[in-house]
Amino acid sequence: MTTTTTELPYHHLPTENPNQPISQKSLLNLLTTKCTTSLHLLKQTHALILKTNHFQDHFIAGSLIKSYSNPFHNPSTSFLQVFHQVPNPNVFVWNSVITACVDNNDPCLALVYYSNMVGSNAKPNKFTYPVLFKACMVMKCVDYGVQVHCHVVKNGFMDDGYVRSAAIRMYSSVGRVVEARMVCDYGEKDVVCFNAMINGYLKCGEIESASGLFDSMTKKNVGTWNAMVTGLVKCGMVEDARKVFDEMPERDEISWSVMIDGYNKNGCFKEGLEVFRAMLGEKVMPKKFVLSSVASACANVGSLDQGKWIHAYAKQNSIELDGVLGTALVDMYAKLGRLDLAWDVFETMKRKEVSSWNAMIGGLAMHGRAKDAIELFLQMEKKRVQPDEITFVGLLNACAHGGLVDVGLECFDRMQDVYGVEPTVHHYGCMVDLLGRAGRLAEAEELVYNMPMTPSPAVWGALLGACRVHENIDMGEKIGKTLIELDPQNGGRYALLSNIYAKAGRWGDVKKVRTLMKQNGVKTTTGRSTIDIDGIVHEFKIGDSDHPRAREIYEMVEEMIVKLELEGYVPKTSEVLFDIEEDEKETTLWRHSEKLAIAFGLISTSPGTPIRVTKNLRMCEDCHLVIKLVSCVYKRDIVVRDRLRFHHFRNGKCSCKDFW
DNA sequence: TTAGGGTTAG
Repeated sequence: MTTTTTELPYHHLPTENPNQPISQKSLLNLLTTKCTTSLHLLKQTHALILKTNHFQDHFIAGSLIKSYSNPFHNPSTSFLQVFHQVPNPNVFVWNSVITACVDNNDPCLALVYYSNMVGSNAKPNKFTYPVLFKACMVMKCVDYGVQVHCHVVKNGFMDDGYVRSAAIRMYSSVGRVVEARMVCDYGEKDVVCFNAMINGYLKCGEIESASGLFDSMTKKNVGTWNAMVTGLVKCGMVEDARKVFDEMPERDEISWSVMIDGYNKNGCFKEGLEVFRAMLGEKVMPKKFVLSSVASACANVGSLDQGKWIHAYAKQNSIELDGVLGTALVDMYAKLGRLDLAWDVFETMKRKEVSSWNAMIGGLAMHGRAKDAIELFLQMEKKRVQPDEITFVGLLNACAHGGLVDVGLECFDRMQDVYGVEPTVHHYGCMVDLLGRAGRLAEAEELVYNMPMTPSPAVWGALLGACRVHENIDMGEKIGKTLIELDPQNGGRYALLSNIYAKAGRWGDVKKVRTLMKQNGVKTTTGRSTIDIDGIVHEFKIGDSDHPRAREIYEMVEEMIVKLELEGYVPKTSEVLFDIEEDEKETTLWRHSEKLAIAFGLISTSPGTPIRVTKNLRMCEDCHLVIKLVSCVYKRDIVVRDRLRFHHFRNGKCSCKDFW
């Protein structure tokens, strides 16, 4: 069998005629094309440059520095070595090396080279300064930034829009919006400077100033609108962002992407999908980033059909399932309960990144398949893929759900000893969960008190959850109180403590928790359940009556009550927080969002198809019980994914063993 | 001369 070399030897390089001397143009062409993906070819070209005396050409030398600084080649110091070979570097060569330093995350070195440049014969030009401002921004050092600004003024480059926009970004990145605005208002109006300014204001939370500037602009471009939409989304003002978005005279790929992603980040997945539909309606072709955002929205509302559509669309349009889109699809299918499809995507991905492995391991963990998650991790080790902290969060979660305490403990040690991954507060949370679920409460508590950082509310929450399951009232009470003090605005914390009291029959204390909650003015996060019927996402909140088919849904609920009571169903009211009458509690329970969603599923789907519901919070014990019975009485497969994990109900049984 | 800016990205 013969092997073919992918890299061509010299005589195949595109010299027009091998007897003619190679031109500057073809060398530059080589550097900017083939050499970007092959260090070998870059070295060959370097040799060719030296051999043909082209190294004296400053433009060639500078371009060579740029090529060596390409992160693809893991440059470290190679571009510096090239730079130091250049006799009497001119401004272009200096600019090249300064840019290369910044591109390789060494902004400090960029400033060192700038000061050397100033000390040499070469005079900085307008191309020198944008990258220097960037260096100061990365270093978060406004003092250096001010010095650079002085040099700009002294050398007369304040008229340049590129220089000024970089200065605006530098100043506003450290909150100095007044200085930024002064730079922005200097000289000729430049739309990019204004856009950078709008972005700066919004990053500093100065919404009024941003909209003031926005309104004052007469020649806005798409970037201006995008800056406004992006900024508002980042300030958590999705509704306002949407208003601006709707007014846009034209939208580009970024506009759509920002809006869809903005909805995602604020938990409004249904709205995100609606915007995506509008995008398709306007015949805009989505690319991989939008597709991956939409995949995530599908995962979060439980839209398997739309998720499959995204996958098929990518296939049809030959969009590669790379580290971004492929991983998003793996994660999506796993969250939609289709580990088989997640695995198909994972296997077909040519370039798997750590995040891809993480998504697959996390997916297995979520489904309680701890052993498979560990097996996959071993494969990852074999393939010499360096795991990161997220990998271990997935593994530890898998161990916690699967009750593999010893494996989990070993994993925690190996993470540090073998992989040098320092445990974060998340890892400690997993460990507390792992020990707590297994009933090793004392060890879990000890870990919380001995961890090297301040325990986050989530860590306390894991411990408290364990206290509740293992009915350790004393520890639970202590932890519950600590947790409420630490995180007084989180309604879930009160609910947990209240549940602990309720389980112990301490109704007086339940009442006290409720009063405290009122005093602290806590807003509870409402549970929302979604179900996708024929591509339309239906969302339910507790006691929802907005749905067009609300009457039928409640009739179905009534029917369910009758049928389930015949099966001997008794409501589990212990998790109802409020100090209300017992029969009222039962009514409340029946109005829970997942029950409404399932009632709707029963009336709107055919008997053979599984009913898939997704809930943003943890399912309560009563819902778990009811759905189990419904699956039996109505002979339906029901899949509910809540915030923690999968519950697959069939014939009155649930695949999820560790429900709490 | 040649190069460089703002808005997105699991």
